Amino acid sequence: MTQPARFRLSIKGPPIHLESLLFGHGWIFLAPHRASENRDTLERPLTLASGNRVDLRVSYASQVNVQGTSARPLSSADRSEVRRACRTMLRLDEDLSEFHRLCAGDPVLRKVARRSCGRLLRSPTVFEDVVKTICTTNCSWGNTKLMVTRLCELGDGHFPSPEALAECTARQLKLLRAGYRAAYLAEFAQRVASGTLDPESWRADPGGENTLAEIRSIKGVGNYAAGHILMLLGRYDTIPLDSESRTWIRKTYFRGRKASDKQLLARYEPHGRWKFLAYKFDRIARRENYIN
DNA sequence: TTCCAGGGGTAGA
DNA sequence: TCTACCCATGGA
Repeated sequence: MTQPARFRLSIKGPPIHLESLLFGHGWIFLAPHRASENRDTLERPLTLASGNRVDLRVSYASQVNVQGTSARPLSSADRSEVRRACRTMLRLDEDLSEFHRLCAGDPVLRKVARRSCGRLLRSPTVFEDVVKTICTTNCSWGNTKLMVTRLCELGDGHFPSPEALAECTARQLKLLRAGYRAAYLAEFAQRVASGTLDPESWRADPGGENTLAEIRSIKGVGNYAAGHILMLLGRYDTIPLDSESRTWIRKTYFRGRKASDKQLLARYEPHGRWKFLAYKFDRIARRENYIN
């Protein structure tokens, strides 16, 4: 048994607020993501294109610091891929300056801008984010966590590749206990593995008609899931309403009374293409004392 | 047992 | 575009 190699690297980027980035969204609670006990480090395993398997620990102190172990010493291509994955997960390449200017005039959101909040954790690949999104539909959050944990068990602790998921037998899919979603996950994985669908290509044009059409072509992805995937791609002009967000907006702005989706969404209409971030951080800022 | 959970597909109007 | 009905699973 060889000792794992250790590595360390830092990543330049805009100022971020790591705690709200990690805990503002439920993704940190879905395997193989996890947080350190004191909530200041993102941890997850990652299989690189070279086949090298790494365990990452990502923290922040004026810059993003990555410490990790790898099965083999990192090649320069491996290092580049680790950097790219971290930039993607933390959304370091998104320009939020317009959102922050918008926040400055809002009594609740003001501190969100002051503390450089606005980024939300996502997965290193669009494939992983789509699979996880399908696992959130029509079930409790607890069930979602179970399904995703079982998916990672298929990948020996790592999130399975499209190829690995596409090759799953019916018996293995049954073990996911994903119900009717299992067939949707298998079909999506097969389309990606065969090259007929390239989710990574959506990053280049998250607002494009072709992107939206391809997202909507995935079985198991309806209105809510499509909006959620667009949000993960960095497009915030729609708020994907689910039972959870409906309940919160109704409670906060309608005194718990019944309201149509149109009425709920109207609350954030003035925020233009930043509607989702405005909703999300309105909610986070009201609830969490780590933004002050 | 029934109902609901961070909904979606399909058929029919 | 809207509605009714069905869909697997886990927890309350």
